[in-house]
Amino acid sequence: MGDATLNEWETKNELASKRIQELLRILSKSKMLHVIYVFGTIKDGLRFSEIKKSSQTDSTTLTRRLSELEDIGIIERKELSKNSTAVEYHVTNSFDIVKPILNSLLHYGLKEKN
Amino acid sequence: MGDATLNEWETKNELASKRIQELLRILSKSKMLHVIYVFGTIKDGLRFSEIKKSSQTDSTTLTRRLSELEDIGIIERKELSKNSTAVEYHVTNSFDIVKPILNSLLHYGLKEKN
DNA sequence: CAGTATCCTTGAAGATACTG
DNA sequence: CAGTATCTTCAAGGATACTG
Repeated sequence: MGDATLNEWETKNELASKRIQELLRILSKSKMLHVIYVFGTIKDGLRFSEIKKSSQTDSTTLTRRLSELEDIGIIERKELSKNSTAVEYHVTNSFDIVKPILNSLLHYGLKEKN
Repeated sequence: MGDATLNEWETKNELASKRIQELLRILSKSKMLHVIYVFGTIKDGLRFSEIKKSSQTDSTTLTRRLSELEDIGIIERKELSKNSTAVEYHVTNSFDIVKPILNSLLHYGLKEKN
């Protein structure tokens, strides 16, 4: 952690702190990592039922997680056609910004304690 | 995110998932980032009162955050001498493992939406 | 100085049941 | 298929007061 960058964060950019806090709050929710990893690994353009199955999340929780990811602009919800129930979820460009964080977390997770 | 690594995480290493989840839960707690940044920026070997002042955290919350960081082995608490109230907090080697995550988060925070 | 104890309120999780 | 609604439970936060 470079001092300049941190000064920037701490004193100049209070907004950054808010965004980071918010992202952490959202990432730490139950099943969130599982849901994100489905987007990262399987493919783009996923159906609700596919995500549900792959992430092993129930409808209620999955709905919550998806709308939270939508809120911070990491995924997009698209109805495939009018008057149909078909829906697809896509990742956005912002998903790439989050990837390094997930990779770092992965390394942390796989590393043995000391 | 490479597929191999993810397979490893998802199917082989359930423990990693637990550790990541736990780390996220802890990092997302209130004032946690502020506390960690104090350790990252100021120096090693900090007094309770220094951390309290720099992070702008009240005693109750700071005590909670410090013991959580201690629990996951990121910092260590050292009493400076017997029968004194002086205490110092130090970062451990594990602190380095967390740094990349903090840097990634920082980049996310400083980046504009889209 | 470095905390602890207590209370109160809010927010998230998980289960179950229901729907156009 | 893709959700919504409701309810109960439990964890976390913040404020205030107290202590060796």
